[in-house]
Amino acid sequence: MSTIEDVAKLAGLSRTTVSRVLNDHPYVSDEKKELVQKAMEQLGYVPNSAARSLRNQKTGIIAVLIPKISTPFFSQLIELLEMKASSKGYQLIICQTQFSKQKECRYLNLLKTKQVDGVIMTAVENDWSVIDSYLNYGPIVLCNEKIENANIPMVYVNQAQSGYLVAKHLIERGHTHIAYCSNGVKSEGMRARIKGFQSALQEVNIHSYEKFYFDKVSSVEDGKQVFRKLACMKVSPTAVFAGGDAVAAGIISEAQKAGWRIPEDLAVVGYDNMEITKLVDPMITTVIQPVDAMAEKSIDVMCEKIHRKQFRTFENHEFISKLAYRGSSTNRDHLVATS
Amino acid sequence: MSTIEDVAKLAGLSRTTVSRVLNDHPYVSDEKKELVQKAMEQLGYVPNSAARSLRNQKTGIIAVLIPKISTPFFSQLIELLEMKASSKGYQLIICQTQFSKQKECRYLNLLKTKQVDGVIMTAVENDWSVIDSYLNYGPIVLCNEKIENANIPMVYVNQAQSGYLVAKHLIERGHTHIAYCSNGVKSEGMRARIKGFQSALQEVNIHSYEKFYFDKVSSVEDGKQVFRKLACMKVSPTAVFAGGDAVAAGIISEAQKAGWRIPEDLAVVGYDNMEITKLVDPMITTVIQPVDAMAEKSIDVMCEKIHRKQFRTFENHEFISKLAYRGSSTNRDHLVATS
DNA sequence: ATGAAAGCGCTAACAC
DNA sequence: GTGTTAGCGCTTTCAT
Repeated sequence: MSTIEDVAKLAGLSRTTVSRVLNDHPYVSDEKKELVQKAMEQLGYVPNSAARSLRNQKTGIIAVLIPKISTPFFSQLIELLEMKASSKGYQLIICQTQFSKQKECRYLNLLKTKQVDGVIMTAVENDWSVIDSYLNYGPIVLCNEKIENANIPMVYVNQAQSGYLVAKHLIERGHTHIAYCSNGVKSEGMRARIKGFQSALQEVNIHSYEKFYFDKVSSVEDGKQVFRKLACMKVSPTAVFAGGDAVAAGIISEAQKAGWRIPEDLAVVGYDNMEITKLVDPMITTVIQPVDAMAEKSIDVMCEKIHRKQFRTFENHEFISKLAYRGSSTNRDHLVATS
Repeated sequence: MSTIEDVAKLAGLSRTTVSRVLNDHPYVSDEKKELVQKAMEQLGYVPNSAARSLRNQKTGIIAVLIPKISTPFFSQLIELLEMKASSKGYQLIICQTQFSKQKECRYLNLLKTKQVDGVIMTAVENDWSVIDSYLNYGPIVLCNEKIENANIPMVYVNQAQSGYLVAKHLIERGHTHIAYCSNGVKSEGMRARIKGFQSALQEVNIHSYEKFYFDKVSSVEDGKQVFRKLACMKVSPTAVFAGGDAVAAGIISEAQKAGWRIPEDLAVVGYDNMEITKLVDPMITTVIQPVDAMAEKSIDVMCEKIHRKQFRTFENHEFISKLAYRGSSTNRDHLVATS
């Protein structure tokens, strides 16, 4: 491995000049510049990034904390974050917290050891006061999450609006007995989602939602179970907001196996617009979040924070979602074409 | 940010002693050790990883090159690699090549700049001669891929066996007209898969496979299209090896829409045992690869390479897959229970 | 058992 | 325009 010194010697110049060429600084004559470039090429010289990091006090790496990589929504989010980061010259270290407070802290320590320039959190396990203390060491940006009173940039979807949107849609289609599925996560966003959902129901004087509330359902299997429970209620709902596409698919699959027609006997709405929604028949009506825009904003904000070295700034970057109207909640004759 | 110097001063000792404590070296009296630990705690000292990397010539980071993160198989692989790496104290940098030779090289450069200690490739875009040159800078391990004549560790599945297994299964169930779907990737593994598949057919004197070959199909949508083509052939196949679970799901979905019964009118076999296989009805017979074991082996081998500093060693770590017998290829009365 | 000092590879004052 | 030099924070001989 050749160093900047080797290049300097070969070119008959000083390390400084080589460094200047390396970093595109002004005040280097074209003549010497060429000399340096030739020497670099000849030696196959590449700057050592550890030395650069040490000297410059920055690494060009961002850590992304994520509960579980293989969850379709998260893998999509990572994919987009990676693309945006890459286009800005940053590398991404991926850290799975597995919903553990301890692991979350362990990874936040990357900030203390200066192994990364910043941390993007896509979920939060610890209390805010715990997270807050890490802000002394570098920037933290929340992506896909919001915390009341947190003095950092937060990029998130207005889930109250999402919940409202779904309820409104089902009400408009004549439903009055509407079930709600929660994935059991107790985040700010989840609370907002159910609030928005309920407020739409209350507007038209429906108060039955408590009877039709299912908690801690997130997988296909959970969805199947939801249907089984729902099917044997004395008064069963005619529509269900599954809270996730996998759950929606599970409900539909089990319902059809039991001879129910979708959406005539049961309308179903999912969340996240994953590929699975287009796979089942009928296709699943679902909430589309602007994941691409959120990923971009998160990276942009992070770069700006790193640059500004000002970490404790309250910033809300709110996005809103749309509904993709598909067959699982809409009769074919009413169906509006969607992508 | 406090440094090792600060700790030394506060403890009234030298940097050397602090460093010894930090690295669990012998020859430090318990008394001084305690002194140092107290000082570290008091200052909230954390060692700077850039300085350590520079001094030790290693980073504790491994790069994983992957074509596309959100592909279910790859996100599962990353998840497992991350867990194994994490348990060995390594961080993972995730790099999306997006099937581009150029990006692949750009990321292989992380090895040259010493930003990572090693690279795990889950696919290979460039010619081997190109990749080979990077071995001068650090270890490369192939995970989920095999290249003839590559002098590095390769962790892969014997796909000839997988293909054979699938064909054998379908033959045993009486099929003689069996279609084959390829995802269009021209890797060693894909060639082996089709070879194994064909050899099983040849054993029983079936030579019709060329008529029933579909190339470049990988998505649900592609699968739907395969069915449409297949349905209007003069002699249509009675079974199809979809080559991927998404394709299998697409075929089944479209077939059922057209009134075909699965598996009576068409038997379907997928690949990878993704969640989607359990979602459709009937559930999809599929090939299960030992992804967990492969991830573990890849990380183990990588750590060993990093340690040994001997990068050009030919190593085959071959794994074999199993078939999960499910409803898409097996009548209920013959169905063997599988997980 | 402990410390002094050199040096990993790079950049940026500062001098000329 | 170009070079000299100090130093980023750490580990490790080599003395003692």
